[in-house]
Amino acid sequence: MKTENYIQFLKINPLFKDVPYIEIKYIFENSTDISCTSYRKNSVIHFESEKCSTLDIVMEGTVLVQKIDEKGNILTITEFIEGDNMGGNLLFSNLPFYPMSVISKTSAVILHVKKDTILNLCQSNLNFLKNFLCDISSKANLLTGKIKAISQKTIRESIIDFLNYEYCLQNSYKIKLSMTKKELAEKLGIQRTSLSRELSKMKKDGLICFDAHSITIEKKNLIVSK
Amino acid sequence: MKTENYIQFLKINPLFKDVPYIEIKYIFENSTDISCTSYRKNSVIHFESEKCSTLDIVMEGTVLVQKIDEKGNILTITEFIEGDNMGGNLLFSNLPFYPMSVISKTSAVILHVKKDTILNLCQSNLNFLKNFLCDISSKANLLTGKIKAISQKTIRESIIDFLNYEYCLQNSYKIKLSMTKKELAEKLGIQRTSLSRELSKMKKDGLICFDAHSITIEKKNLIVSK
DNA sequence: TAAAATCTGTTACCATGGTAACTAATTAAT
DNA sequence: ATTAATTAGTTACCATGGTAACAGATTTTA
Repeated sequence: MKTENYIQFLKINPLFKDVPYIEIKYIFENSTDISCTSYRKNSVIHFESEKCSTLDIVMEGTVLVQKIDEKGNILTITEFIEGDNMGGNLLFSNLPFYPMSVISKTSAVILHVKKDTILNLCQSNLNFLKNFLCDISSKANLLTGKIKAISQKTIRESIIDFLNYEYCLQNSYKIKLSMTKKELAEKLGIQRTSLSRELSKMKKDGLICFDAHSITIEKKNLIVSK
Repeated sequence: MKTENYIQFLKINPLFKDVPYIEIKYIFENSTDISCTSYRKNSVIHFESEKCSTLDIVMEGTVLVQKIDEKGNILTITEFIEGDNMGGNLLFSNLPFYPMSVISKTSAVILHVKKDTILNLCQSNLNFLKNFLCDISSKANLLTGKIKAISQKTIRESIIDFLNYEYCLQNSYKIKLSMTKKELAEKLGIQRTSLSRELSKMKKDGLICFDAHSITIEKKNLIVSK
């Protein structure tokens, strides 16, 4: 890919959009602070415990951040797509090691920007600083959200929360699943069979209907406006 | 408290230590950007959903960040003590609302510094920027740590993790408890009675001994160097 | 120092949800 | 097109841990 393509990509990126063209160009032309890597589907982009020294920007594909324990249980923390960046909260830490695995869900292209480049941009460009702070805040929010989602909740409660969230997004009682049930189970941090069982129970209780690609909310008051 | 006391306090604060005396003085003298509040024991410093507009620095006392659900179950995310600051990860968010309750464990004195003051310091002082970024990173780390600690773990595993952690801190098989069992249960996000039961089981299994103020590791290989 | 408030341990009861072991149904690959 | 791989649903079994209801111990407060 040509430098010009990267620049065009960054010009519309939420984080870099306020950095002048000339500055972005300078970064690409005058330094080794930036590199780009392609990954095949299902490959490890960063291992747990690996040192983080770059801010990674997803140029193509979908990337998962997952906690995988000794037994192989998976908890998907978040999914990053094109334009998203990762590692901002690690880069300047005094323990800058990935606490979880970063894995490509599809084939992916990642742009790596070195720590110092980010620090320089924070200093030289107020809007970049604001964008960066806002961005890492929203990542932290994601983490608190996950804590709330998984702590002290029954599977049924987790499912209802998921349905609420999707209902708001899709604005329909028939919720299309953009992922497999297996992936949903990993997102909720539970066993696939347990999800299956609870969905069946909820169907039996007349709360929902479901098939392979959607869940339909039958009992409308499952949805609570918050 | 006199301005001079605040300045002295901030001069030794990890976050503000690199800001020149004159600049800190300026902040106090020329603006309404800073204020100080005292709280009694067990009072709410910030409600969940309240808007965050200041960085809060603990000048005296101990403060808890807790997730409290409808049923009253408590999960203590972290404990902040004198010198710690809170809210850094919220201040610049586009959804700057406290996701959890902030509560004083003891009587406490909190210094509130307005958002713009922090942003200005980030811009004008490279070391402050670095300190601030490092600080919010460590707060994010805390959150990932909590996710790991609570997700898909049995109570026994949680207890063993806690003992491991404390063993490293105290460097002794006899671990002094700096908190009540009730508080420990809240830290682990479990019921007090369940903690009590599991501790008893572990004693019966010859893994530990315990009394009101300490837990002694009997089976040394509970501790695994990681 | 007495009373009130908190903390602690215990235990019977039982709902939740992980495990394992299958079968069927889809989807992807050769 | 057929084999291989992945996804999905089901269910018996049972460990984990929440609930509730006590009794005793300890600490705090008046």
